[in-house]
Amino acid sequence: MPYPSQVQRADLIDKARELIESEGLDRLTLQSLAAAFGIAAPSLYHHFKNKTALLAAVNAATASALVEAMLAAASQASAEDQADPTSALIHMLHGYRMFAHAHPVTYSMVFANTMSALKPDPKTAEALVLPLQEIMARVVGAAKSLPALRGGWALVHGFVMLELAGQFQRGGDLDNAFETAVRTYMDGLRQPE
Amino acid sequence: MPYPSQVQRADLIDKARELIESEGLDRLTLQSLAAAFGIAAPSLYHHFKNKTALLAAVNAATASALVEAMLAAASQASAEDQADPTSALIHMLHGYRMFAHAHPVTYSMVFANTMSALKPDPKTAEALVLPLQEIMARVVGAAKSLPALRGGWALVHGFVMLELAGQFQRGGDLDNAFETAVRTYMDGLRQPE
DNA sequence: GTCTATATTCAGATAGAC
DNA sequence: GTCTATCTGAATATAGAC
Repeated sequence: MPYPSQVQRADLIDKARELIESEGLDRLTLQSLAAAFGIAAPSLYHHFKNKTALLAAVNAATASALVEAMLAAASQASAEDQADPTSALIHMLHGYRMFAHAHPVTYSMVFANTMSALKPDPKTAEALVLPLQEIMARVVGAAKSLPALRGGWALVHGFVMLELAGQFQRGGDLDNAFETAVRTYMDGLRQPE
Repeated sequence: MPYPSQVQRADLIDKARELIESEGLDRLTLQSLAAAFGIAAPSLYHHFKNKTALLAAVNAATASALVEAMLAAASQASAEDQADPTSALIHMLHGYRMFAHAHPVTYSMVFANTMSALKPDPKTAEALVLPLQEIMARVVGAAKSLPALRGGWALVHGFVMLELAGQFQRGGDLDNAFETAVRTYMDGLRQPE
């Protein structure tokens, strides 16, 4: 055993996510990531084909973590709230927003359309929406659940992105604004056409 | 007149926007921009302090163009639609979405939180939201217009970003989904609390 | 305002030894 | 799986002539 390090691929991905959040995406270099483990940059090529593959893995991990955060938020709701689909959905959406707040840079990366080829594969993307759609189906029925989901997802994603981009300049209670916006949309869903 | 070119700053910004859309942000170099005008890269430093200043100018121009597109869409609505605040707002939001479709990369740049220091200054950002808020005030009243606007803006921005990122994988009529989502939110706004 | 020439810096990636 | 050494390539930016 000439070299002690023996870094694990999963550890590299986790550390990369940390560094991207704390230092910024542009400051994550193979050198900086390797240095965090006390190894040399070229060693990383035994774990990832190239830097793009590393970043794609980071995005996939972020997407998975987001799903977990949503499910955890839903499961932590009270029994009554879990029984009521609207309340259950709102809990999940709050979990979604909290995750984005906790991981703003990597969250944005997943949905950035400036960098292609970094997109999570279709299966991962599907897994991301699945929990939301299941609950949405309980709210508006399976038939309308796809468009209803898209609107709700758009609302939450857009709110979070505008927040993170600092576009809500006039202050005010953003937690409350989020709550209001989501409930407004849900109210609209309950309307007969 | 030893050198014929004499490039205008505004032309550089416009061309930069074109190149970013067609080639991608990462492929816009000072070299490539200068080449498009048949001049040498260092000449650009007489027009912009550095590359960051150039990109900031690009973002400001994009934001202005977005406002113009919204206002144009609103003014092209029928007289009846202009008189009805809800219809007028929907026309404006359609104009917003069409602009994002036409300029996906530069639109995303304006709201990207990965690159700080490129953000349009507060005044530009304010001008962006102003037309929307004026109409929103006519829909829900001035008192509620700020949170109502934020939710509506979030919905539209989020929808467009998810579209552009290819996250609406299951196809379906996205134009219709957008229309439905916006109207659902507006229906929710009309609900008494 | 444009040019040429050059400095600087640095990142991703490969080769081959251990 | 890790190392050292090196290649390759590129991009921002500066200096000074015209």
